[in-house]
Amino acid sequence: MEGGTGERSQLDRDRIAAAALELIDAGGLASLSMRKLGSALGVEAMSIYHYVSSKDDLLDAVMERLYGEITIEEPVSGQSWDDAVRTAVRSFHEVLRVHPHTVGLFVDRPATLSQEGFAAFFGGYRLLRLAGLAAPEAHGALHAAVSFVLGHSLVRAGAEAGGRSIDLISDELLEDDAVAEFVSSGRELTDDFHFEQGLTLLVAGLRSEYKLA
Amino acid sequence: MEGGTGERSQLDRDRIAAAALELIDAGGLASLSMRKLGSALGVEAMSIYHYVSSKDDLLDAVMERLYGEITIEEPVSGQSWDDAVRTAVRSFHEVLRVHPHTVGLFVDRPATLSQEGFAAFFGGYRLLRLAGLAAPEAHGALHAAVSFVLGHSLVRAGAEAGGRSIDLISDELLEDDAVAEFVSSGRELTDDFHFEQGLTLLVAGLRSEYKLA
DNA sequence: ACCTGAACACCGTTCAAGT
DNA sequence: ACCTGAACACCGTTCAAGT
Repeated sequence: MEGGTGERSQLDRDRIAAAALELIDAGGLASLSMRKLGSALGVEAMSIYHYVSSKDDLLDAVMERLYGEITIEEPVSGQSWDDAVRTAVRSFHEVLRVHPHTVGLFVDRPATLSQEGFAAFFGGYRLLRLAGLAAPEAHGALHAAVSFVLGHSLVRAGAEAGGRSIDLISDELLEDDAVAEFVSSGRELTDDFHFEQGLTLLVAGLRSEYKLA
Repeated sequence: MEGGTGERSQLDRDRIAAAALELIDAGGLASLSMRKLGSALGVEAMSIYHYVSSKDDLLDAVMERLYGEITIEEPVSGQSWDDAVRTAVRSFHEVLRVHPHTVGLFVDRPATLSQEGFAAFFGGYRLLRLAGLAAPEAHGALHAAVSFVLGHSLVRAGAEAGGRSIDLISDELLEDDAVAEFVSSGRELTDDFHFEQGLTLLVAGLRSEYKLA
């Protein structure tokens, strides 16, 4: 055999990013430190700097993995435009549902930096062009869809972190009937309901604003 | 005169939060440290802990200020429902435009914790109920609007941080006509165009999905 | 080529001590 | 009551040294 560097670990940028993502999934963004990542990889923290140039670069590598998990399918023949759009938006959303703590990575980190990020965005753009939108409108719709998915994940993560929130409303306020209705009707709705509702609004907006079939 | 504690500083929770927000606006979320905040206030870092119980509590106080800046107006008589909704959504968006680095605060931080946050959300809910939506649909629409504004601000902040991004697309890719169109048409569009486009889609979605006038 | 240990300049936070 | 200094347990990162 050629090569033969031992079977155990052998670091590389992508393997390091995978381990970082595991730490983020397990304990949140703040729980990822170069020292902890090193020890998870069975190595001193400083060794990691041979494969990534900084923690920021490491987080870019994690983003590449995330974007790589998004699959934007070409519409199959006979598939309606809105079915193709729904499927693509759900694919993006699903990545953030599986890795909820990664939404913070999108803060201060541009989207189209990597090959994988570009592919995802361009794929979404093509679907909207094929649906019949002109270039600027397709950009606007893509931006709106991405914003909605990221924002939804942000709200979802916030609600997760603070289950307390809505239960802290003062009794005085709750004597107002409208407030009571707001709180009690809201309590029964799930994050998934909100996501599907928002997606429906987005598709309905596209259909009516651009007169799509 | 009574009281008379000297005219200069005299700390309190809200004044501290104001100074923290100034630091965030000037240098981003990461640039806020208890030590720097102390020195901005002319005091040792440890003194701050007499007014807030932790950095997390301080950030909650900053959030209260932000929510306090949102004004959701009752619809004036004769005003169309969509005009009232547009105005409310723009008010939320404007706060994030003025304080772009604060979008990271919404990560892992629930929304309705404070009096101010509750007031903003409940105000939005009421507008949607008055527009004619039933309770669950009003929640869904509110959630979608909040998600869109937060997500848009997230994308905006990311683009700001990485002006590089779209210019890094390889020449090879750019030989594809569809890619070239995607890049060149996107370059001309502003964040404000995207925001207004998204808001239009949201309102159009509400109108058509719920058959509003 | 790859890994390490010590060191530097930072963090948030606790606590005993000062006035 | 309010503020402080020293200390603790962390950070990311540089650099000279090891194999």
